[in-house]
Amino acid sequence: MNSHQDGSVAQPDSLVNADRPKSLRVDAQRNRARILDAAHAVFAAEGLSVRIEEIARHAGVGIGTVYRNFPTKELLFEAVIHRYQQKLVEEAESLLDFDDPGEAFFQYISRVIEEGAANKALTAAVSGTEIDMKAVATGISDQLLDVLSKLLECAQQSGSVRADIGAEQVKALIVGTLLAMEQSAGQADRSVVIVSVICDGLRARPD
Amino acid sequence: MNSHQDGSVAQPDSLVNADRPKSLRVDAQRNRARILDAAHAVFAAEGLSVRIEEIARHAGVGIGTVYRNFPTKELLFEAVIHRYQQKLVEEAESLLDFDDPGEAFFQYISRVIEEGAANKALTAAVSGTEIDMKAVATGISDQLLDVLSKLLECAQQSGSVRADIGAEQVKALIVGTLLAMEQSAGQADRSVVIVSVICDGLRARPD
Amino acid sequence: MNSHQDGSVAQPDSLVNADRPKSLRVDAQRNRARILDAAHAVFAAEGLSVRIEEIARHAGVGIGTVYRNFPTKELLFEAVIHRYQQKLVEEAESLLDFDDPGEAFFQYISRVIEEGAANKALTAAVSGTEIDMKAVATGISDQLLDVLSKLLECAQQSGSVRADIGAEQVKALIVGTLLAMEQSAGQADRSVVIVSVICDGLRARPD
Amino acid sequence: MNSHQDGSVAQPDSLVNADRPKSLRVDAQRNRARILDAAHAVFAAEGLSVRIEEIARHAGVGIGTVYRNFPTKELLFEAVIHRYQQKLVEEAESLLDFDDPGEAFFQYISRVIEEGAANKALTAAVSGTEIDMKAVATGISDQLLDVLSKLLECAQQSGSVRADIGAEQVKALIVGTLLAMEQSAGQADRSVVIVSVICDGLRARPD
DNA sequence: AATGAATGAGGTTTCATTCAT
DNA sequence: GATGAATGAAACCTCATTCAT
Repeated sequence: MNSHQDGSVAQPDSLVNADRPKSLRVDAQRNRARILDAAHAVFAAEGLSVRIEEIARHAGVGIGTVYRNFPTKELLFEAVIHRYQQKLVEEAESLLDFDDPGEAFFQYISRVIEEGAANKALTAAVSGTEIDMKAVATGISDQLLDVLSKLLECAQQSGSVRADIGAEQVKALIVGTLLAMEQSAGQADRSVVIVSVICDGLRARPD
Repeated sequence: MNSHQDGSVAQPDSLVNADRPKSLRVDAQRNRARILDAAHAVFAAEGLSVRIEEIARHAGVGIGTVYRNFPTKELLFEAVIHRYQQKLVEEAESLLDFDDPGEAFFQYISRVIEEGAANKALTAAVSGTEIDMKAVATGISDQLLDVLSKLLECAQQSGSVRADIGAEQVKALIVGTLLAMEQSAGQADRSVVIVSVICDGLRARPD
Repeated sequence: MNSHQDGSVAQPDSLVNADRPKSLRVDAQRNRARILDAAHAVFAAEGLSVRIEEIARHAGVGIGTVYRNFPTKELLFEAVIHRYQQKLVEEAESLLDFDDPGEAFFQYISRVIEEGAANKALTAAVSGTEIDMKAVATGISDQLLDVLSKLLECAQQSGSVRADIGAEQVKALIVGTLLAMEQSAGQADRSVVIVSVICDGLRARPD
Repeated sequence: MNSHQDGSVAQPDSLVNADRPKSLRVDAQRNRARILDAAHAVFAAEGLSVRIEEIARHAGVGIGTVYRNFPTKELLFEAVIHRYQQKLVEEAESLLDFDDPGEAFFQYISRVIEEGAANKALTAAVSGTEIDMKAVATGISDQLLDVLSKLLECAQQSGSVRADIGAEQVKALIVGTLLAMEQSAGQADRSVVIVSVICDGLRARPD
């Protein structure tokens, strides 16, 4: 449905507008997006323990503005995760129509990991690392689990992926790899080997 | 309930003393050991964010005593982790004498993962997660890398492990799995499959 | 639900205007009245600690409009209370013409208590409770004292009220009752007995 | 049972002590008492909205110490009320053995009010004025209500107090009067008349 | 040497008030 | 004139660390 979520999506204003009636809200949306971006960056760089004030400063707004948009640090974190996961889910959906289900599955894993390796930032959020906010992260990643399940099932039925593994474990492998990469900065280029290991390990054995 | 928890061992020192000549120092040593045990258990169970007071209570001593022995929370964590390092190294060394270097390598990976799966402290240390204490974490991380390198090289020379991977990447796989497991608590039993995937993926291909 | 709540009355102004010559000013006045009504209702129900935003919402206007009309929370409160003062004075004056000065006095006490029983704003104003806005409260408090004095003197001269009491003490009795009632919400109906006790106690003794 | 409550009660230490084993706790108790005293004074003077820091400063301790003793502002308030009510309850109990139940009842009212008039400070607390913390105050005053009920029932059975009133209303009258007196500083001397009014109003009518 | 009470900087969150649109 | 987003001072509370006993 191409719904308007959190991030800054195309404003249909410019299409229909003769006059400029609701210009205020544009600023607010820009601020909201800025805050999300800042939170994304700062959480990634410093961990979940950063002060909200730090995020506000990075976003160029006052503390109060952060709280107007996200009444709780936890909710801000949730929103950041949500935005990130959206990407992952969308990519998975685009692969569901693929001819070869095995190829779709392996491509998905590769893409997500390689993208995450470059992105680095939010993997911590996706995984729910760092105590306290685990509940949030857990709840949210259900969506990711759903699409993963579909891809996995198809791939397993087509005989390209070992049958003794579930979506939970595949997610663990992905998330784990993303997390691991976040630690070792600057080695993103070697992610190819890791992806290869994981994919090989997931492949169904001929015998 | 005053039992020795995780990995620590009883000091036989106290058995031999009939009279009380330097009992003070013995007491102090006992306290130090108790604090380490408690820290071990509590860090493992709750993560690095526990209050020092909690550890003191578990150890059955006052906060002050904890601070006399470990002037900083970070130093206490360091001491706890130090014991892991030794375990890791010892396990690796005992495996180096193994007949089958491939088997040794795979066993090591399995052990480290299974051990760390239920241990937040170890995961934090190995992965370097949870800011602040990075220095400490780096130490153990490097140790793991060292022993891993040795085991890996042997296994690769024996032809059981694919040649296109380095110790860094193997470590990333281990760390990733540990981090991933931390979030899905209670499902540690399924870690077997994940370990299996990783090991299969690491195995050298016949062709 | 856009009904006129507590004590405010509809402005018949707006009925006469067919054309829209100075409609702006009329709108502004309507807004001011609505804000006062809302403040009245909300202050009475929730006490002085409500957020300005809450009042604005009840009034159906933006926060900014509240502030344009009443530059300070305190001034808004003052304006709300001002209406009470007038009511108090008017009621007292209408009772001064009464035949029986004793009856007038007792009726006044009853009315003030019953009216204030369900009205936190009035109680706060009369009693001077809830710091900060003391200046305001002093104003209404003094007004009450004035009218009370007149009614009391007449009643004492007519021999229906004991001579050994002053307006200050009568006010204390009223305020006390109001404050006491504020805590036992929902039992306002029993205020009748309390009023009865106070009136009986104030009555002049036959001997 | 002369139990050890909150305030500073006689330390039995000085009776039995040969050596001085538990001297530390004495300091802590002194601090706790100091904090309660400070809270008492500051709450009374400035209302419930004072910062905890202010109370800490008055008590001559750090904020943390206040929070160690009373983990919440609400709990501190509760403790202050509790200490105050204890006095009221004890006095009521001492009057229960009186010969003349009517006299006992009226004396109680007089005493409590006159004492409160001099004390001034905590009446606000007893009554639960000032929004937020009402729940606390309400729950606590049950004890007071109990003893009051007993005194009242006896007095009503002996025919000295009007039958149409309940303990709740009597409490309201007492509390109300105390609250009212708190407002008008320096007029405590006139409390006699008010007490007289209330007692007269409560007396059973001859007809 | 051991204890745990005290400390206070630092973090989250609220809300009266301002100001750009 | 109206709007409501933005602001930031100030309040509450936590917890690593110190220090008197």
